[in-house]
Amino acid sequence: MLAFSVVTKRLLSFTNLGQGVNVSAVTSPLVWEHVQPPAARRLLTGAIDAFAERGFQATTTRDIASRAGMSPAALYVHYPSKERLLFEISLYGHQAALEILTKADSGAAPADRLRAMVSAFTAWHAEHHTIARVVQYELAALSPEHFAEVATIRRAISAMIEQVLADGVADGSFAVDDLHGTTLAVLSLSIDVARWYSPSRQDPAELGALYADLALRMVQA
Amino acid sequence: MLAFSVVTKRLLSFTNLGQGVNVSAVTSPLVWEHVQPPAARRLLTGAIDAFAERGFQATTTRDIASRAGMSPAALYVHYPSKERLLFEISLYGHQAALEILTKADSGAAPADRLRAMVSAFTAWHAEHHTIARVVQYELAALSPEHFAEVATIRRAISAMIEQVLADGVADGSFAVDDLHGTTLAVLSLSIDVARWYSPSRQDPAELGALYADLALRMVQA
DNA sequence: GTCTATACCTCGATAGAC
DNA sequence: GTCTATCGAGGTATAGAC
Repeated sequence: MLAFSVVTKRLLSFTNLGQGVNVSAVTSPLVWEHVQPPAARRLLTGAIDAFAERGFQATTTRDIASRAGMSPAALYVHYPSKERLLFEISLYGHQAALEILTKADSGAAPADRLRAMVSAFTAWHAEHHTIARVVQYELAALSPEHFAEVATIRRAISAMIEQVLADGVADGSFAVDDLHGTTLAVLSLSIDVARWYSPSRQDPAELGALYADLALRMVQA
Repeated sequence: MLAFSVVTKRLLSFTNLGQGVNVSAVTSPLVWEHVQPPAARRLLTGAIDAFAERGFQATTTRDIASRAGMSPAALYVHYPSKERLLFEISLYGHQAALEILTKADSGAAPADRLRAMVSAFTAWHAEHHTIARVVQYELAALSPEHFAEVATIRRAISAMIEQVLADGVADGSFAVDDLHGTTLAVLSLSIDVARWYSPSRQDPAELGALYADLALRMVQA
């Protein structure tokens, strides 16, 4: 499992979203040790912060290189293009999100499974909201081939939520009219966290507990 | 009240998000009749479609002008900058969303009010998902001054949801532990619709009814 | 593997004719 | 109010020295 540890200082909320000043986002390089050499890792973590702050299109290769303490040209020794950098971030992020969900899906009763899954998925989007922002909001910038690769993982993620809801309906613990629509709603709750979350706002674990509770109330019989 | 009627053909979902091919988004000009002259209106609706499809940063003034059937230079007769175009769209969109919510907030019991508000707010994000995407996801591209102006409206929107939840807690019809957190969750449900909605997927009114039901289950005592 | 220098392109916005 | 033509800036990516 990839353990991401992203620390940012932002002041985002529903009302001041995306206009945080003095943004000093620093993605911890320690947890990306599998990305070698260190220069490639510095570029990757710098790109995560830049993409999360400004979006892919507004981020320049000069900005990414500068965050990594390099000249613009040095980037191309490690990555063939800016899009490739986005793809690697997006792929790692999707894999990590799926693995978080899979690990949480271990209980016996559907209610326990759903609680654990929503809690973990929500907390991940809060704790790693910089990566999550790239994962959820920069898909359109991927090449069609790279998009197809992450789309497979996205289908697996939504299938996991739909399955636990279906199991709950089958054993009578859940009452869900529109299975597909409710699946999307449960996913929305967690995913939208990436849009507004700021570390100063709430503890990821607490938020996960709250959202798991809300999701259960949404579906319980 | 501004009545937006946006018709787009897209194939977006949680899994194929942002990679729709053959996107032929056409924002109906009829409902923008207050934007004069017609050339300015064509530019505005073209910009809505372009910003919703590609994002503000990836959209060129040449693209906007071309959608309006003009040369790049003609844009600057009607708008002083690309950012100003975004601001006008964002401002209209926020005003429309707030007005939708205000109109819906007319019932007596908090449960009736919440149902109507979530239903209308959700249906608006589906029906007008192109504008909603610009409203919800392009805030960071606004100038600080223009952002401050729309932020006022955003605060009013979240305050309306928080108020109906507080009223429900006060009269015992709702049971809400974390008022602010639950307000954000209810808002998230509707707002995230703008990210994944496609007209082929579901009727806006049906989606609104489903989400109103889910929101009520989240908060009812 | 990093640098400086730069090629080549496209961008937002402007000038000036009609 | 629209056009053609273009400016100046800044973008991605490359060349070649070290």
